[in-house]
Amino acid sequence: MKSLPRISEAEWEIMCIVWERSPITANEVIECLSERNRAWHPNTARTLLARLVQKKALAHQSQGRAYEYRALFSEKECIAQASESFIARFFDGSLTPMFAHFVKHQHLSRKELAELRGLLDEMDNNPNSPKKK
Amino acid sequence: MKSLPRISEAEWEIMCIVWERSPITANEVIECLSERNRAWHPNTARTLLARLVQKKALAHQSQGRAYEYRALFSEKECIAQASESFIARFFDGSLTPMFAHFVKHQHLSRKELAELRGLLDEMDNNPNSPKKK
DNA sequence: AATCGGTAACTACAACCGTAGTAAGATTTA
DNA sequence: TAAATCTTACTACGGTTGTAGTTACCGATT
Repeated sequence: MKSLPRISEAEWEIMCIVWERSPITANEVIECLSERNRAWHPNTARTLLARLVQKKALAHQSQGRAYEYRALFSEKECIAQASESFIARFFDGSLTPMFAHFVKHQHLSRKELAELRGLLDEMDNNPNSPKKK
Repeated sequence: MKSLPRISEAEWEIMCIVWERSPITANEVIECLSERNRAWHPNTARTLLARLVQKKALAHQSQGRAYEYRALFSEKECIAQASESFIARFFDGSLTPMFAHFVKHQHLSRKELAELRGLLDEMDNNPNSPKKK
């Protein structure tokens, strides 16, 4: 299991854009950022791109004058990893306390509760993973 | 709403101990750490304590020769905050995709599914917060 | 060919983090 | 009182992060 690089907060925003539009050039990333009101200095974005390449979260490939970037890990993988360490850190690694926390403290609407219940039903009827125990 | 200080990973472990045993001296923290196989160099722990005081996550109070530390924020508050930014960062701020992710990818056991369903039922019967919409 | 304009590479720098070593002040002990 | 000890305070140092300025290169334009 290849270990994912540690992606910082600002870097994460870059990753999101790359995932969305891969393959993508630095300029397109910058443009994309400014659209979503996250206007860094262009150099900042370029630095982040370079760092992501350095830490092997992205790869780039000359395409004419500029580089084209693409992600080396899927968003799913990264989210899964981040989630795991989040739970490890704040909920001692187990899911149910985490769920309990959110269900209790996050003021779920009826609709959200219903959706959530739907998810559970789905899992019961169509388990996509071998059940433990 | 007072904004919680940003607590780093290593600092978090200190906080946990303080929450558990507050008020507590540096030495007790160090001892506690070594018990839970997290043996930093004593100075490291002291530095972290000092930094936490500096960033106003802890307060200390001379008690005889040494300081007694106590938390300025509850664990609940801190977890809530961390959770919020976790969800903001990885699930665009909304809960259901987050739940969906975990339900789908984390291979929940039947028991966990049942527990979770129980939580939802509890919320339905005994909503502890005003329902939205 | 010399110049210009766009890219990427290198450099900078302060704050934060993990990890400690060292010094300085207070307290106990010889 | 001088020495040993405990505890906090200050200093250090390399790595990461957010943020960007500066430089060097390369293809396009004059």
